Amino acid sequence: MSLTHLQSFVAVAEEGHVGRAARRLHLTQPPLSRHILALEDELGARLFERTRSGMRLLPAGEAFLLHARRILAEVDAAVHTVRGVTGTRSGG
Amino acid sequence: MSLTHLQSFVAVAEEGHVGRAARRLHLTQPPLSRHILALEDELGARLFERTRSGMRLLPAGEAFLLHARRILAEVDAAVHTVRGVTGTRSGG
DNA sequence: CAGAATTACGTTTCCCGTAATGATA
DNA sequence: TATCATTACGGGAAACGTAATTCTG
Repeated sequence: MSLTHLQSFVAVAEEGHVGRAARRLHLTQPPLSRHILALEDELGARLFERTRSGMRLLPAGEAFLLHARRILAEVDAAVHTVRGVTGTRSGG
Repeated sequence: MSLTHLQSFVAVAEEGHVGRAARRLHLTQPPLSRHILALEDELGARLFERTRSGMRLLPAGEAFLLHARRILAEVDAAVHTVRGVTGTRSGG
């Protein structure tokens, strides 16, 4: 499991489409597809249903999505907290 | 930033010692030291004070530690949630 | 054919561990 | 000298992208 995989998962969940999510992440389809497969393999559960038109979240995927978003938000918060403590600015 | 880096950070923070943390993580000192340096570089802030006897958390590091633990706990919760939804068990 | 995801394959990049180095008392 | 952390360096694994494949209608 990696943060990159989580970002990929969220993007695919929101786009419902590997190709579209890949463009959004500035990636090609194959690695993105592999991220999802690796995640499913690691979790031991299918997260998406593969339909003719794309990817649709399964119940396990919907549950996981909530956590994934929370983790990524926490990461963001962690960065901002450190910047706040040290007074570091983006541009300075 | 990676979950591995966060695990490394927490271990060093708790042990106050790169060598000891490395043993705990079944790793050697150099990669672990690099994890911390990469984290500090990415955050743009020093997280530890290097003392003669080891590593001591700075204020920014203490603030970051709270987030790091939370992120790792969330990851764990995410895994358990998926297992709960799908009924997957650890041993089978 | 058309459109979607996945697998195959080659290259590059990343990361670990051993060894060497720097710093402190 | 002794004990830390860090840097240098070489080899193996991981991950990307292009191209080929599979699946459905």
